[in-house]
Amino acid sequence: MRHIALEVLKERKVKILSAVIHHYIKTGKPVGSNVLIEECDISLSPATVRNLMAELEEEGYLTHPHTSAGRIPTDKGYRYYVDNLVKLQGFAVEEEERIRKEYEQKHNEIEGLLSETSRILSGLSQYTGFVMTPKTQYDEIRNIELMQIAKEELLIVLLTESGMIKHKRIEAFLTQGQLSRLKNFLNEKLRGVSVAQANKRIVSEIRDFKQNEDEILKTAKKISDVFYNMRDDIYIDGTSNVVAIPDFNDFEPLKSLIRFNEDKEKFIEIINKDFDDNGVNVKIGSENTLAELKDLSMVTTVYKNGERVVGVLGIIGPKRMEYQKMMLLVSRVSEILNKFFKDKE
Amino acid sequence: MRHIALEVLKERKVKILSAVIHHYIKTGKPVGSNVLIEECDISLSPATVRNLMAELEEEGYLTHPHTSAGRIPTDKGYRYYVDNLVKLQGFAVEEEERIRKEYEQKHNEIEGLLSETSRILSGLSQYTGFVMTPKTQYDEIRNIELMQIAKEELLIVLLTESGMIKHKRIEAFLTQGQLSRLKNFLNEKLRGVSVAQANKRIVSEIRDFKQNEDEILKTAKKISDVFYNMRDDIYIDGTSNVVAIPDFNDFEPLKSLIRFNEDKEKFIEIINKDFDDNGVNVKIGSENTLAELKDLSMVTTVYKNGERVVGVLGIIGPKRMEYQKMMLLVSRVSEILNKFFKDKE
DNA sequence: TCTTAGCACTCATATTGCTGAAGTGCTAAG
DNA sequence: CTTAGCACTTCAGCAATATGAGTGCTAAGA
Repeated sequence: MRHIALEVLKERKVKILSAVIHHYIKTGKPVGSNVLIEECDISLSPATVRNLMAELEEEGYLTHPHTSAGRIPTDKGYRYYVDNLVKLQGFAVEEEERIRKEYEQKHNEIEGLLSETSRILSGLSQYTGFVMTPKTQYDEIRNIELMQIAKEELLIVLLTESGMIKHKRIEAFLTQGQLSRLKNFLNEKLRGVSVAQANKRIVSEIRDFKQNEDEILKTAKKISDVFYNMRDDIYIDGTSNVVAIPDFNDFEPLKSLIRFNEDKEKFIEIINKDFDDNGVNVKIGSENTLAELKDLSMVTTVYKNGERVVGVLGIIGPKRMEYQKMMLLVSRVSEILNKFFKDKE
Repeated sequence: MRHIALEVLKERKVKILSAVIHHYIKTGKPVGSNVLIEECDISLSPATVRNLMAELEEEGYLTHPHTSAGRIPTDKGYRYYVDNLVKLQGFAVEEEERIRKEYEQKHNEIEGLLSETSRILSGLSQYTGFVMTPKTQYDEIRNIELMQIAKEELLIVLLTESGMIKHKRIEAFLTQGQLSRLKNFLNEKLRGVSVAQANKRIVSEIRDFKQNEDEILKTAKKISDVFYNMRDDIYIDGTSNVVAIPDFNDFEPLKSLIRFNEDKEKFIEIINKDFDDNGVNVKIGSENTLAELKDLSMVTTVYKNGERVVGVLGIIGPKRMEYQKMMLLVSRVSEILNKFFKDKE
């Protein structure tokens, strides 16, 4: 629904709307009729512009903070702008180069790659950047290792298709022989299976073990629980950038952003629920599910391991952001990340 | 040096200083001579109090923001207060109980325990809480596991004495046989050895392998590098609390705190350099090595695994904090953590 | 019918001057 | 050494006032 143009606006009006948004993004101050015709070569009189702006306000694209102030865009105004006026083309070559340069180090650890990506997103946007790890539950199991690290403590190490390593301790004790039997069983039956399915698979295949191998059965059950409870992680960077944004005269949006940094679970949940898997996605102000983000905008996209969508990345900044630039940035960074995954094969 | 009383102050003067600090901590407003005699049962006239305060100001313990404002403590004033007037005794039983209650969950993962500890510190202090992981370089090796996870990728998993698990990938390829030989070698020679020494130990013991086992030698060298480069980690919580502190009318101290949250490496370095290993340590304002912390105070202490000091924990808050309470909190939390480590044995 | 000049109106912002309260420092007397 | 008294300083809050940016409306012109 949102991607259908809300209404057909007359060309002139669109030009005004666009000019207002541009100007407001640049200056941060409400923009009046005079400034507009002076700086945005519109060949109309201030009075006409005022009439048009009044109409745009009537229709919900603009608003003004008080009687004698200029106009500022509403969420709906930004939405129209993003949907109809932003063209995802033309990144200056030097920008392209700049992103690529940031990825200088060699990353053989995926964790480092993702953390650097969030750093790059934040650095180049000057807002908050984030990268979700590949979705654990849809990720496929590549290798499982078991280590008896103490008398009643077994360490499970899991390597997934996308290269993530997860480890978790459980209470269990197996003899050397049992350990290697269970390990072989798990690797044989679960290789290539998604973490989400591993749970069921263990249960269905478990009859391979005889009744008297009670300890193994119990351990296998615990391991399947571990898989079931495995959660995603997220890398967030540049929260401090947002402190510098002059728009926020009160602390609230900032505070909620910092809290996000701390309550990552919630953030992950939101991102996972809200994301849209084709192209670059923009949530403006109140469009965000989470009330705390109502004064911020979020630009996201997905990244892929081969053909499969595995994770989400993006930036969070003020509503008054350069959407075009940010959408391009997010899109390019995701492409580069895709390439890293591809090259890994 | 700092712990020697700076000067011998007359009892009366000390009482004034103490009263001013208490009152200022409570109200956050500069405190004048009248309020002081009214609310802190001092049997002197305002004029005398003024004379004494003027002397205290002369000596550097107090200051005042402008002519007709009351006095506020300087860093030196707080320092005297912390060194000479704070008694680390008597925590209300319910406080004690409250801390213990927070540690409800069972923690078989040390990571969870430490992360919860930082959450508790922040929650009970309403400031920023942090916990450093056990110092990796002094930690002893308990178990090493090697996994060949791809053709040229070897995963090293390390379990240390204090229960931390670290993993790292390196480029290497060994046959099944070589793998288990190297693994046995490492576990045999390095168990109980500190990570810092492991480096040398590998080099000195490596002649066990023959010349023709070039691949093993090369891998062992790489593993020793991994040990050498292993760094500590830190858990930080409650940065958003500091946003709410009304003292900060400008953003700077806040911003630096958030940046800390992101530039953990720097934070770790500072903490490691500054910490003092006996008892509760307090750094007030400009006493902090790091300029960014000059408007904040930090209360830290160490925690132990058995007899050995392994890590640092603490809180960061405004200079105007209830030092007594905070020092007690930090001290008690560390004791509880010590107990967890002990019980683990 | 659309555009625009003109004008009255509104409201935020900045400046000023005033007053009262809080608190100090100093002086001189107890 | 203590304290009462007093002159002085400074801030916080308030009201009065001016300024100016920007609007909406009306009526005349294209």
